[in-house]
Amino acid sequence: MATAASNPYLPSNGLLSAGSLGHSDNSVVTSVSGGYHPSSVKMVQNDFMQGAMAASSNGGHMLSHQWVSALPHAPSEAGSPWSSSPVGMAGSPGQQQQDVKSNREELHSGAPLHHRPHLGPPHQTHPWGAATAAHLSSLGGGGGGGGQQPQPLLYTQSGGFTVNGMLSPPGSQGLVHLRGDTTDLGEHHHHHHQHHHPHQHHPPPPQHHHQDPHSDEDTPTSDDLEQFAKQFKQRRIKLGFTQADVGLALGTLYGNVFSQTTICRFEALQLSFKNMCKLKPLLNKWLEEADSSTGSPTSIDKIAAQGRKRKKRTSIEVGVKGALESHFLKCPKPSAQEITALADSLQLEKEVVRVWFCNRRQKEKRMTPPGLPPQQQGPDDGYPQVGGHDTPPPHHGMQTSVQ
DNA sequence: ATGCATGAGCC
DNA sequence: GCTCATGCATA
Repeated sequence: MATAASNPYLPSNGLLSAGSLGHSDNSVVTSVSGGYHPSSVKMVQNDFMQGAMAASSNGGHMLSHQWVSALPHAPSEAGSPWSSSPVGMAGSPGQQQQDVKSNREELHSGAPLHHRPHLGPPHQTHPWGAATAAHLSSLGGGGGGGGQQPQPLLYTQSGGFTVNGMLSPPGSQGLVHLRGDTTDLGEHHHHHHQHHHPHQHHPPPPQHHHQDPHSDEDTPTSDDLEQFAKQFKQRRIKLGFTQADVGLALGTLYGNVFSQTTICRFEALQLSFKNMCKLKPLLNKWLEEADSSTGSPTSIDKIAAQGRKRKKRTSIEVGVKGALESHFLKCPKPSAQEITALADSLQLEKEVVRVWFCNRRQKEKRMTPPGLPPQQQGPDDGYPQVGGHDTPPPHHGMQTSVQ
């Protein structure tokens, strides 16, 4: 925690703890953040570590929330960006009020309860509803201000990749490919539509008409994504790869490297719908390769490029977090001035507070709201119940899972 | 697995 | 400044 650490960072800008605020401590263990140091060799993340811990996999508890992909142009963001109708755009948002709900997510992480029901997917009306059509290419920004970045997705589509860019599974690269296994949920098979909307009325999804799970060409439904993610994780584990391995392999195969974090979030459906759609084809491709290559030795390259250095992670105390939380409920988007005031009162750097809010909003938009019971909000919910909100019990249910 | 952070693109 | 995609660092 309070690792002031050796300051590897250069004092390029002293905007952090330069002394402007003089927060000397107390609540925050801020690190010396100052600048960045030009070059530092970093090592890869500990891959081994993830093998040890694991956690709860969500069995499928998504509730309605907002994730619809974005409208290419949504000028208004502050109020209700998604309210506007999607002009001609396929991915029309259903309902998303971008902010606040009373749902809290700080403590989810474990969802000890529901794990996958049976075999079938836990259909719980997903938020993304069937956003069957969302052009990934034009995903502009969701929130209005946000833009997306044109990412060069250059994945070849042919399945016949002879080049193996995959890593060898630790220990055994002999492969355990289980093609045709009982668990083979490859990409052809899930025709179950027992759609039952529990208790929610969610927006009429602008669907396509044929949604073929097999093809990654069209936009998958949230259901597809959920299924795919689950299946992906299973296979990945059986094949003996870690999330980090996959991320690296993707880089080798397609040129886009991803971190363990991203793979993890994909599996846990913690990315935006749009983002999930973007990654699915890549991961799908990897899966095909992985299970077809029987033991491909191959080299692994890891490009750990990184010249930029990060500021050390600031840890915010629980008490302070609670305060931020409260403010968030009241006002998810505080003005700069409010942020400054808040920062001052909490003795945090303004930037830290600003970022906290940004991250918080982002979390709110994730697909999988932290394990909460399927509950949804009606059109009514507009805002946070000021005054008596809750305080979620920090229980961390962790079930050891394999990983 | 997740919290805080960086950065690109857009207002 | 915000959103959104991503990831280092960490619990």
